Amino acid sequence: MIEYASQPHYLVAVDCIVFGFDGESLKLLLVKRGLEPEINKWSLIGGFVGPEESTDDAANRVLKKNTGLDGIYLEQFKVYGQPNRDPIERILSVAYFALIDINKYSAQLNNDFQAEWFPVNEKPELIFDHNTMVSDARKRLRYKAALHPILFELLPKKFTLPQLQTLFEEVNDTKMDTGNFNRKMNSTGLLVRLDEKDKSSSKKGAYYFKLNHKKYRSDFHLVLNLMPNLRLDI
Amino acid sequence: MIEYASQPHYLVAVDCIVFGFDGESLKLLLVKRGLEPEINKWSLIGGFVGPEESTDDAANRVLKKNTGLDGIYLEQFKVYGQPNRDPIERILSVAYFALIDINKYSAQLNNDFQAEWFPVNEKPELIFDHNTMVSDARKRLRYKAALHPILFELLPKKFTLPQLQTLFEEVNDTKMDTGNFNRKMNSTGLLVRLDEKDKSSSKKGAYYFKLNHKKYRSDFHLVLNLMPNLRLDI
DNA sequence: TTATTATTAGTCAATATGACTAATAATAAA
DNA sequence: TTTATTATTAGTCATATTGACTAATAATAA
Repeated sequence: MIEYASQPHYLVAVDCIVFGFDGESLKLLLVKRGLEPEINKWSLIGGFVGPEESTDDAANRVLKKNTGLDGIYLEQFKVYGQPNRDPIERILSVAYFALIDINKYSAQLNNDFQAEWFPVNEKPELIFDHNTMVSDARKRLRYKAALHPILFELLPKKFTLPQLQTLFEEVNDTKMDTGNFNRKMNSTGLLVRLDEKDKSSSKKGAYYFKLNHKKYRSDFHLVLNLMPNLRLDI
Repeated sequence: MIEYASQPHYLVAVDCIVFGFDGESLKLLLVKRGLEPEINKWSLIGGFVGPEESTDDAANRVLKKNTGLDGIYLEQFKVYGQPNRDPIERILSVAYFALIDINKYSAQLNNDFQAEWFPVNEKPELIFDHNTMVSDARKRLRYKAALHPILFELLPKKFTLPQLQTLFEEVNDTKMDTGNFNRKMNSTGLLVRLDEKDKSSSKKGAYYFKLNHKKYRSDFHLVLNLMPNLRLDI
């Protein structure tokens, strides 16, 4: 008869792949690791799961500590359970990806935790299997964004269509036709055009839009097939 | 300074939601639990993760033991990490969904492990949070099947279009137009029609098809938007 | 021979798509 | 003041896809 007591116990951690978008490129929030082994090397934001908290709780706690933000969009996407992924002792890591409006992020915390934003395509080497985690998280983000309008979580309240298109292109690593993109976005009914224009990047200026929150909540699944030539590996 | 030694350690298990299809309804393979607490109650196929194996290894081992099958389609989809989900001691469970050709399943093992197939809509109450796991797995299967042709894993080598349609309808809990379904399926290039017919369920008989395996592997992502009115909650 | 019926194929109006061109609005240059 | 410039926005159009529907088919049973 199998009994609990005789079974092995393991350390369990959470690791968060934090995405941000500054209007130009998709970014990743990384920290200098604060414990041995591999201390002071670049790593994902993470920590051990405490005895009284769920893994979701742990991810939120760790994010709050490192970004100062509550209510971040967070989604568990994979457990990394190779026996030898940590050189010291077996640790299972539950990986989450997080989407945050980069403008809300308070840079003061930067110093405290030595956190830093990197363009996803120019990230440094990370410890352990964190590079794989980032790669998997990017695929998952693409996958999810193909079916759900989650990318708005990365944008400020007011955003322009060109900004939105750039974000889609960054996430999907592709280029799309502007006219067709605008037509499709407008047809979703998710956007509300404001009277104000953003003239920082053109003479004509681009209208600001905001999310139609009612539609966003009720039709969370409506953005299917927004991407042409969808390529999903997960 | 945080050190590994001072951190709490937990039991880690895997649980498998095993789907099958008998031509009529989507089914679930359940077992009578063999250890306390809740011994002899219906439960998902599962087990503890051993010290030398990954969670994927553990899931495959547990499936092999309970079904006799190797090489089952298996996909990790969520970790259940609530501190109190097991009444005796904290156990984190890594949940997998599995798709098997129900005809390959050897019923002999049925007795050894008291395993039994249930239509998903008529399953008994399960222990702990296993009911939630099944519900989540069904959503995830629907989600995945919307983008990838994985449902073929549930069918025998030779199958008919009406069978395939019934499977799609079962998984998505909907009805679809037969003509349009056939047109769309044929247009994927994934199917090869055989000369043989299945006459068991009609006078005219329905042509058998087989998978175009080359196409299946190379275009694993091409079945996007096969479902009308897609509703995905994950 | 005829009626039956699941299966398969075909029709068609409406909509969506991808590639493309034209118009617009404001600025900067002449 | 006029003109050139350019990102943004809107419009065109041939083609493909969709959903709802009807018709033809093949074998059996009456």
